[in-house]
Amino acid sequence: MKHYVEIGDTDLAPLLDLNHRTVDFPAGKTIVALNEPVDKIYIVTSGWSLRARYLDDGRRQIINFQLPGDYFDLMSLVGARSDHTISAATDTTLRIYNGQDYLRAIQRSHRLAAAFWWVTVQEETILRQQIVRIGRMSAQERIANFILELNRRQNIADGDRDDFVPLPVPQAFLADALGLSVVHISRSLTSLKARDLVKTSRRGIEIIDRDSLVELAEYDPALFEPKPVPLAAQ
Amino acid sequence: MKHYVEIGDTDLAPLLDLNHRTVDFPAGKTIVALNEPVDKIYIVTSGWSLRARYLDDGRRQIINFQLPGDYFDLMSLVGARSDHTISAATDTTLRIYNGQDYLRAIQRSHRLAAAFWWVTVQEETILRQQIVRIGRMSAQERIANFILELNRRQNIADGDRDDFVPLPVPQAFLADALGLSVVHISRSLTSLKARDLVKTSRRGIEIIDRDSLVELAEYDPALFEPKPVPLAAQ
DNA sequence: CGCATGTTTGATAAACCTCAAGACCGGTGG
DNA sequence: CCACCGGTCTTGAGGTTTATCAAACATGCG
Repeated sequence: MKHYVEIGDTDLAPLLDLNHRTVDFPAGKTIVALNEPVDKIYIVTSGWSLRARYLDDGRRQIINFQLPGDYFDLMSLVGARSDHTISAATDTTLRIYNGQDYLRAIQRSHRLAAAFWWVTVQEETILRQQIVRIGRMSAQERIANFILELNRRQNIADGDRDDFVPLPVPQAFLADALGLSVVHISRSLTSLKARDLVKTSRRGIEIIDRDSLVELAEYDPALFEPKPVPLAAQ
Repeated sequence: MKHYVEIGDTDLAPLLDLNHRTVDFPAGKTIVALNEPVDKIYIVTSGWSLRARYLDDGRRQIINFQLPGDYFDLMSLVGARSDHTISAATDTTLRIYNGQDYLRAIQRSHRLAAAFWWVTVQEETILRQQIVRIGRMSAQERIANFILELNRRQNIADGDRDDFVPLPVPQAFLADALGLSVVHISRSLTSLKARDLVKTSRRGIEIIDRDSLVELAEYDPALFEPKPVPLAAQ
């Protein structure tokens, strides 16, 4: 668990010094409920959390996952109420900061403010990518794209260059993230295995043929790669 | 065209005084190309623009539309490159501001900064709603939801309470926004008409039975309604 | 009027969903 | 160590939704 090292390395480090508390959430527990005012910010220490909306008949759309090292609800401190639910996908540990402290810290440091903007830009990029995935890609393409995206984000958090993508949630979660049924997720994964692009196990997915996967998913990692923040108008 | 009045009424008014230029884009013209550095911000004066990504085989996913009165690329001033294309959906007029001026203005005024955060929060909400729509809703639900959303945004811009939703783009644009084929858009609209929920014409869609439409789309306008910005930590 | 663009309709195919049963796997208690 | 149990994954059959292709039909415009 070297996430702290990672966090500490960024321009966001000053955040870590602020008052905070560390809270454990068991899998399934709600972290931020629908319509709840958002006045805290969160950093995932371990586990996965997820942001989702539920339709009346029980359909669930997972909007995105928060992985270890991820910050979230940074932008929601302007008096908004949550329009979705955040809950623990696995057993999860979060550091929770007070929104006011955070705002003051941002106002003290333009460098911190810029870093925070950067995180928000990244998050919007992830949302847009999710829209392209579920709007215009086939099941296999969606899965390939999503796996590569997870892999990219996990590599950032871990610092490794690993081809194994841990997946600590059941395939039903993949289904609700990608707008597919569990059954079809399973079948599509089977196809990807048959094409020797990936191997699967209970614990995750192993990328076997990254090039083909990238081609199938039209996944351009450059679009997501963090770039140095130029700190304009500092 | 009372958009200016609207803009002038908000906390974002100081922006209007900054140096800018006004540029016309004919329908179809690219405004911000893929991979282009983003160092300007834009306000739509008239017409629609759109943000989209194209897949290699020509598939297009429209991520969202920018309507008159909308601001965009506010967040992209931290040295990011565009991961998508912005182009004019109809003939469009934009006010274009220099990013540096804008950043300085924000740093001078916490009130302006808060207003800008608010706009960004709204934009993220729209993206999340788009994900729910195309991920877990049927064609008819998607269309109903999208119409109501358009109507809400147009009412904000116009100040009216109108049940007519102008649609200055062909149905193919709806299709690419909602992840459906043109043919299926047409058929689904026919169904909605048969159920007496809407009427359609070349120029747009008229909401006939708003209650049923809201129920079908599970559309809760409260989730989007702009609320006063409390300006925490001012 | 005639053409280009957009919309609708019909027929057929593909992608994906639902239901249901069976197989697998990791843990638990005997 | 084994048997069992619950949750998860896979497979099969059949149905629904949506896509594709092609043609007919509208609409606006020069």
